Amino acid sequence: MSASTSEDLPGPDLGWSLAVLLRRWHEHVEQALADLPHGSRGFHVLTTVAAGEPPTQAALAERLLIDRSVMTYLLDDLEAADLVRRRVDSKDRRVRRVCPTDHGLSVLGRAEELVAHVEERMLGGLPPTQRELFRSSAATAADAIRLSAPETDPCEAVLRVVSPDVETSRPASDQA
Amino acid sequence: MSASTSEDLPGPDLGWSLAVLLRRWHEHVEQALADLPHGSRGFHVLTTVAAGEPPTQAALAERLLIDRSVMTYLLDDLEAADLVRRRVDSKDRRVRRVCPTDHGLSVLGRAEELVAHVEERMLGGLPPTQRELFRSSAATAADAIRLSAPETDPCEAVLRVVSPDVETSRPASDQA
DNA sequence: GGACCATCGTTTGTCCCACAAACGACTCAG
DNA sequence: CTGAGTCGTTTGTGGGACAAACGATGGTCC
Repeated sequence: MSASTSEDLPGPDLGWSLAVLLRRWHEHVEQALADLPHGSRGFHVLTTVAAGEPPTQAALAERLLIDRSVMTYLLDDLEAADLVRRRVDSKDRRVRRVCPTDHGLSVLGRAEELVAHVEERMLGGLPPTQRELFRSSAATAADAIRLSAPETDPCEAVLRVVSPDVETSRPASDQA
Repeated sequence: MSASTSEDLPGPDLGWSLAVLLRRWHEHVEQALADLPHGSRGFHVLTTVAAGEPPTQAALAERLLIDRSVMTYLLDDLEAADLVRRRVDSKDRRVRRVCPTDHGLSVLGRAEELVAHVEERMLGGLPPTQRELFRSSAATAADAIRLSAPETDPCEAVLRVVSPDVETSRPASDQA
């Protein structure tokens, strides 16, 4: 239990490392894709839209972990830039299917190159062998999480920060 | 593919993978550390403060990539919870050095366990061998980036999204 | 010693963005 | 036709980050 069952857990720095990496990724990509309506966001949307069947906005939002209301103005801008188009589904007129325009596809192509370069640069600290492995590992882990944990109850344990009344010359008066 | 420069660049999914991973990390950690004043933020601060010499707020902020003004109320709350203390540096009275309290250290200890567990769970999709490698790779890459790129000019290339006036039956009237 | 400029931490103000809720359009079951 | 449910949009609100201004302190130059 608490005493950590013999497992010599590695330092919990993963989150921090990921945060740093992702932050840099953002900075660079956001800059490279400054012309794209919503930067990295728009890029992800475009990528998803371009792959496979034209998804509905709801599906898109769910897959990209974005709120539907956000997706609305996101697509508004992408559409204004002629990168995607909303088409009413003939089967279900409530639904809008989002498909890329030719322009969108060509832009996406260039964007992908740029992003790939940025990413490759980001992994500069790693020997080339590890880079690909890292990439694939990240993808694998992310996929596993996406599937396994739409709402995997993480209620494993919760930290208790005992109380503010410590030896700080605070007898036990406590709250009002 | 569009391919371009001979290099068979891997798909630019790294950013997305990292985003997914980091998001889950946040969700779970934020929940596990709900009692901690600023959740994962507070955790990182605590971790940094507990390691090595008591840093100044400025140093802390820089290391954690946080704005100084943010650091202020962040520490306010951590201090209110008796997890850290601000001590005026005797050499330079402008400076406040942040050091952990005993309570802070014990809380940090438990928090580290919880976080480590969350992280280990997050990597559930990876074979155990890859997990550690992934961790260390992430750490290495992140470190490299932190050092190399405080402001590494990323002005490598920028995407040009040509123009909104396309074949969309928009002759050239354009705005207003 | 005094004037000047830089730094540290705090405060204030502002802006942006995600999320919640209400709404109209539409579908489907009865 | 009525009622419940879904999809996409709009609107309102709140949180959080960043910018700038401020007091406090320190260092420098004369």
